[in-house]
Amino acid sequence: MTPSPGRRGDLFDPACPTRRLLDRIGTKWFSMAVKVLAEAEPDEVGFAELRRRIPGISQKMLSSTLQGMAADSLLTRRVEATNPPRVHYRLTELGLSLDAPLAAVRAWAEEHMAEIDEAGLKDQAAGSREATTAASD
Amino acid sequence: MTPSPGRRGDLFDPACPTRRLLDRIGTKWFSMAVKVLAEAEPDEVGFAELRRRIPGISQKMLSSTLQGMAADSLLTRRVEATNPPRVHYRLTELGLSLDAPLAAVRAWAEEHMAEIDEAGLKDQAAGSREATTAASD
DNA sequence: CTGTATCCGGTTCGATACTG
DNA sequence: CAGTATCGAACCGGATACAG
Repeated sequence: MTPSPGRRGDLFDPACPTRRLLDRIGTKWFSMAVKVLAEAEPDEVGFAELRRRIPGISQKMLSSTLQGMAADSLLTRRVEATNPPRVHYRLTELGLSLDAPLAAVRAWAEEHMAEIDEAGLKDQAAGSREATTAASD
Repeated sequence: MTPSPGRRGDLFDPACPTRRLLDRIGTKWFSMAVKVLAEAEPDEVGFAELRRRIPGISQKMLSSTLQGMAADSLLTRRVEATNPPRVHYRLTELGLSLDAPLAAVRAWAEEHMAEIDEAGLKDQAAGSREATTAASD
């Protein structure tokens, strides 16, 4: 259980929900899933369509991502018990509200995309200076 | 060559800078580093102090994180060629501007911390069959 | 003091195969 | 169609040892 209920969001505490949320966001397909689901609002989206809208994702990862989101009450699942069975996903209010700050990050990335890209290239050509000869990625 | 000069930020394209940025944000210590560095502005911060302010981080990860940020021009490095050598880090304008949207995510996490936490607990007690038996975390 | 290199473990992720 | 299970690969992250 959480060590201190009155504690404010301590990003540095691994046990803090804020930290867990950040970790969750960091998973590979999370932000893409949120974006697709948010754009689909207020409609529900099926598993297959979700997969179609997230190029490259596998069943496993889509399932995992969806489960993770549901575990944090970011997502609801509606099962249509027909044949063939169809399952519809939809963001909760909580999940939808998360899309706002996430969209801000996306917007930032789009806005400064060129600068980031340039930086990555310049990294190669840099002669010396104090330029970071980073080679981690 | 980058295939997307005029392309809009395509989050789904692994080669797109926006996607790379999201991946970088997702790394374990990134957001914490940005926060600490942003709070230190406009002062510079030394390696040791940075380490002190990010509990639990190892030299390697701090170095990696810093390198990654520098590779994207989010950070500048000033080496003081003395003995002992001291290195000062400081966010670039680009890096500092990233703190804003990141802070929005942090704020969201803090605001909804309780709901997330509750959801995580409820996951345990839930007797429902289709309840998310998430075991990813 | 400020890093880098190496080893190693844990987790994430992906392809495939299988069940309802 | 909608998912789960299993396996193996790749990567992230940590401890230690070492270099400038």
